[in-house]
Amino acid sequence: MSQTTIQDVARAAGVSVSTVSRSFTRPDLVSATTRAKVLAVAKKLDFRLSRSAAALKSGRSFRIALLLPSPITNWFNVTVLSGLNSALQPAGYDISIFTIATWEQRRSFFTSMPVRRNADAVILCSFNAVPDEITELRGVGVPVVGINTSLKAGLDADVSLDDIRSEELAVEHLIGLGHRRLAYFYTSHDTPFDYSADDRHIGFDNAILAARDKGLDVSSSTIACPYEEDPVNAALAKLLALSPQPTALVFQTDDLAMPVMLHLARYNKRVPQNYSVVGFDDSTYAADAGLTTMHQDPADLGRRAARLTLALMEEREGSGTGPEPTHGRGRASSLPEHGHTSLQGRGHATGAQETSGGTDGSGAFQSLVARLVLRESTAPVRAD
Amino acid sequence: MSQTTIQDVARAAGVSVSTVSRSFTRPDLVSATTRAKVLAVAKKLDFRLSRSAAALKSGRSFRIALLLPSPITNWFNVTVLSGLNSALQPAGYDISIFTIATWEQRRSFFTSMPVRRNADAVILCSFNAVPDEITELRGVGVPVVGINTSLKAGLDADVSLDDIRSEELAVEHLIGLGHRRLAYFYTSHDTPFDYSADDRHIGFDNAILAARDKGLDVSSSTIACPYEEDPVNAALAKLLALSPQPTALVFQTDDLAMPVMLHLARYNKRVPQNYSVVGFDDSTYAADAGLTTMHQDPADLGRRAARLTLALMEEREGSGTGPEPTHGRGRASSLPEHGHTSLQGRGHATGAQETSGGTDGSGAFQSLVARLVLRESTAPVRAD
DNA sequence: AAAATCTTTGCTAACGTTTTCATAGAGAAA
DNA sequence: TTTCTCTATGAAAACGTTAGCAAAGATTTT
Repeated sequence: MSQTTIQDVARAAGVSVSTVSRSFTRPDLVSATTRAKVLAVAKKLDFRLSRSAAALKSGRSFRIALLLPSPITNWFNVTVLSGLNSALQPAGYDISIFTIATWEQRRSFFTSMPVRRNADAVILCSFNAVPDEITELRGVGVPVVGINTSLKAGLDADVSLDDIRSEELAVEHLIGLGHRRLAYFYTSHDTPFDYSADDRHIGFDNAILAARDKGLDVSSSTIACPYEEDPVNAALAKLLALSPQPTALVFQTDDLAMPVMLHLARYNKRVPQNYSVVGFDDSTYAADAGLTTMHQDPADLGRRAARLTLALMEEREGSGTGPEPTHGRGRASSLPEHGHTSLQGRGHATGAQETSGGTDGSGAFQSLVARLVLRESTAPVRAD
Repeated sequence: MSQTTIQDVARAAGVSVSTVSRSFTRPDLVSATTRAKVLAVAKKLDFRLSRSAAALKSGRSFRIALLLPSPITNWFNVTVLSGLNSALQPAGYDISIFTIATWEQRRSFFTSMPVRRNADAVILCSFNAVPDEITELRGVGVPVVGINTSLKAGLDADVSLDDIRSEELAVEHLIGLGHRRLAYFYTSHDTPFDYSADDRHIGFDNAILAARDKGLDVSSSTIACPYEEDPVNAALAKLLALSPQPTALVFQTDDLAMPVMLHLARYNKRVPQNYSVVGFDDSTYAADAGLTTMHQDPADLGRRAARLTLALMEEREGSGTGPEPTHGRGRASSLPEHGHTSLQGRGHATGAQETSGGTDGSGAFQSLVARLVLRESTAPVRAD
């Protein structure tokens, strides 16, 4: 009934519990022969460290809280989660997912603060936290890391897409194709929790203004599509009501662009003959739908954020212990359950070039730019 | 630096630590006045129970392992996860996600068995475990619950979609529309980890045979689309090579059906004029794409599985303690962190009717049937 | 009024690790 | 050889809860 404990292993291997413990968590402190013996015995007894006990004694919880402003089922959210989990799970950490999509949930979360004492780090994903909330989160005494946050003040690290610059690139592409009447579609929310809408909008406007500065006669419309009440039909209705009609449509997300494109056929509008369309994200079906879009790699964001988080936790762990003011990497002391950890992996920026960053490549504040992917949904404006 | 402990609260409230502990986890054992006092003090001190300590002493880990045969980013997987988390997180449980997509990962998982001693339950989602592996999992001594499993022997509970019956309904619809030449498309994998392909295929064949038994002259083809090497193009190529051409296409998943539909236009094939198309899942863009499909609700599967899991854990907890052979629900003793638990909620089977089940509605083995959703991609066969 | 039962509380011993401190050898420096 | 520095190990004290047992009142039954 009761599971094998470290005691059993110690007894069977003829060593002390300390040695068994060290064989797993601090291999460098145990002689190779002893360790081999311990590991062999442990394997035979089918022993595994109890995360709970380790957590209690070491003061860590081996849980990392992930705060989301929107359902986990969103393409972006789940892809980030996937990246996070691929790096965090092998390092022995679980992810506690908190979806905070309503004011009620938000109030409940920040008053009850279930994270306090039960998470070793907090990761904000696209979460538009206000300064007070960040202060509150800092109060739990663990690293706070952001992914795609607008407000970075108070965070210990952050990796974000440069939405402004990325959306500028999208618009520049369309203007380069000769388009002069553009429309920007974005999903508006009752709750201002979700981040990214604002910056992409800014990027859109920036690019329009820049074109005008160059003397081009560019006009633009901005179309809000309320998330809570059929954004797709709102987009279609508002689009068709525009006069004169735009020739190029810029969407805040593929998730909005694709259904609109799919419905356009019913109104006898074709892409790219009637409209050139640019999305954002390069999400699941974008390639199949032939949608020109800005490619980003949320799994990479997740992996990067995970690495930063692991490094921060180590650092904090190391500094708290001894009176050593060394600023280098602390000693690794995570549970090497299965899989490898390798925090300082080569920063492979798949599909998005790094634009800025901290001092070095593994800076605590990283910014990436999306990459334009050309497909069939954009074409030069028709001569008429 | 150090957080408030149960001791501090006990001291400040003038009661024993036991009473504080009970105020949180066994409220029924504490007088209302005492509990109110304790809770007030706890709130003032900003105290929260340490999951780690509770876990160690109580022998639970407050973690539930989720085994997936495919990336969490899959529509089905993430929607199940969403349902699971919505029920499990408020009950104080975190979900440890294990993605097991290769033989290597599978071997690694089942040999190192990181779940042992570190999870209070194991949930298999679409995971095609073999009997030996189920035995292995049972060996960790916690409930093993399945979602969409083919092999239910050895599981403590399971909630699955009746893929056979559901796919039969899809085919019956097409035959009812007059179609007589049908093709079934499915995604084939190098690894046989993922479940559902087989049963849907059986359902397809069943319906074809049933139609023939009724004297209808129905013919069918079966088309494998290798996941690892561009399944969409494989589907298109093999479809166009068929002669005579089928009039109705049945896809194992929307994820396969939709890209194929999107590409069909390039070959001057229209839906439903040239082909009637039926998908399966009713996933994200199906409605926008006008795809007739079998609607299922994986979030509901997740919630159901979560409820069953919670009930099983309670039961096991209850029976282990005293020598009481009572088989009824044990007493609830989860951490009431934030949110409500209400395990025996009304079984709202959104979008899928329950067909069978255990003895009662909350039976440990539940089977649901998907619901046909009619959209523009199917039409009566053309008279020719 | 005594006895029996129920309710509420406190005391205390774990739960299974990690980590500090101490110690015994093994080499290295003297 | 003696002393010093490392390295490898063990002993033992926590970490912050939970839960079994006991006891003191409160309430009910006899």
